[in-house]
Amino acid sequence: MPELPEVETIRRDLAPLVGQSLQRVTVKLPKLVRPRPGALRTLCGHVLQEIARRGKLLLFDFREKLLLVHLGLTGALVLGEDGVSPPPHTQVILHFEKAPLFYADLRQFGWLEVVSREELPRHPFYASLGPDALGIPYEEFFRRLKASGRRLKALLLDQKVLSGLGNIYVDESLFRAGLHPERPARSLSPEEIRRLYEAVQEVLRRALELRGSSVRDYVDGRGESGAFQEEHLVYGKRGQPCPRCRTPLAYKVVAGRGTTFCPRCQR
DNA sequence: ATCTCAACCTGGATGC
DNA sequence: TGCATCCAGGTTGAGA
Repeated sequence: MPELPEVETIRRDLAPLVGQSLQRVTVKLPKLVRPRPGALRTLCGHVLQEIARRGKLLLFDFREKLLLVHLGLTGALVLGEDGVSPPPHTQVILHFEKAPLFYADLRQFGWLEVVSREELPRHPFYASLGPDALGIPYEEFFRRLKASGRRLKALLLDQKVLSGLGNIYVDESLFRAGLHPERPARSLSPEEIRRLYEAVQEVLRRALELRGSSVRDYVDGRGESGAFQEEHLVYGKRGQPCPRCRTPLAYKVVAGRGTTFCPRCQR
């Protein structure tokens, strides 16, 4: 899916919707909508106040109610324009005053949920999210890594520990930090934690600058591809020579996810 | 406490 | 050309 840089890019692209009221909704795939298929309709007539993000979760603030959108693996939110047809696999359409917002999702792992402002702090997914990976203070990052015996790959992917990283940015960060994905977090020296922190921040910052990674399906809020995939050093490059030492990049399933790394540079 | 695996889906790439 | 198999940006829950 869209990881933090992709979701943030989309959030910014959708800014023109702020201040507009939702007029009607079209739901083609009811199972994506929570807590029940009709919930979206209760937002009609309400004005969008702002769009926020936590980790990979988008929050559309309609004042007394919020719409939470998680894009899963292949979800996309694309702002409609005159004469432009909905993207393939469009499942939900939110008709705002001046433009429709299309929610498309090939694999259908994403979801849209209506929550009252009062319920939000108790929402199971929202409440479990750790601090946002972009901009987390170093001390906080240090504390969370030191507190765990889990392997780096599993820990960084865990949204309860740190929110926003996914398979791409974890592999890219670990490579840049020179750390092996199976290293127990607790075994890192303070210098290594510092290196990892800087790598994560730098990867996210640069990916956001390039409007995300388009490996397969990802498109931004305008329906266009990002460009950070051109700067990927290891993700999707198994067997190719390590950009630093030329050793063939290794591939292994770690924490249930395909993981590419340099067996020589990453220790 | 931590790990592995299956499940939820569709479609592109690869191999015979 | 056709068909089988594997793999893919995420998350959750069961069982070891």
